[in-house]
Amino acid sequence: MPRPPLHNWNLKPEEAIALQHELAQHVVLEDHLAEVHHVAGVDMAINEEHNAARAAVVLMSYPELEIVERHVYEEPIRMPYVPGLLSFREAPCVIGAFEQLRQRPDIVMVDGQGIAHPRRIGIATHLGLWLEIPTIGCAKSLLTGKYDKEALGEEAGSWVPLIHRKETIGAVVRTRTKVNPMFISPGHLISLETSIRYVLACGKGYRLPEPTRQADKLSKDNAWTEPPDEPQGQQMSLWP
DNA sequence: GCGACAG
DNA sequence: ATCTTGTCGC
Repeated sequence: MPRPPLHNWNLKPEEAIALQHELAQHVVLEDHLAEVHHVAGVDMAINEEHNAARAAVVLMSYPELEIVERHVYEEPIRMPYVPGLLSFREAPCVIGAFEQLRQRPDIVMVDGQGIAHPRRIGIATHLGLWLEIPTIGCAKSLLTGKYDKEALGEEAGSWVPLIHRKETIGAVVRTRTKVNPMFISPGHLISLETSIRYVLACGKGYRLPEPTRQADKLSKDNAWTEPPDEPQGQQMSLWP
């Protein structure tokens, strides 16, 4: 389902930051959820050699967590990675993958921060605003904020709040016992409590929630389409 | 001014 | 993100 373009993506760092300040005004942190029957996960892989970016989206049924749809979308890399401006590098490609979905997800889990961002608009939040779908930021490492590392239990399910400027911007969640925690924050149209709840409910015993884990796998598994410099001969099958 | 810094 | 083998622990 194509969305009406909110803005231009090709911006200079200074312009991008100004846009983030503007967009952050419209973020909604209350739950605006329909009955959750489908959860999508998105992720991206980069191949510098081919100057190519590939986004993957995997739609799963909930709560069964069975794969319903998987899609990938490739395009040239458009920006270098700049901390705080990740969405301007990855979001357009992710949206390309997203537009191939036939079913509209009820929640989208994104690899990266939601509001746990210096300007409260990480890639998960930005995507939520663009798609107008509830999003959750699921990052593997910290961008902004502090937390009580001692207070975080080592058992799966335990968590502590992530604080930045006296404000709770997310949670540090142990998604798997004795494994490094995930940094969870609401993206848009969802609360922190609900975000944590769904991340844990989508756990399959791995560090990453299943939708994001599947998207991560899909973005990397396929071989990068190598430009054939030699005529491709016919491959004989090894077995009759 | 000096670090920190999603993917 | 990507590079990159073996290795420690449940």
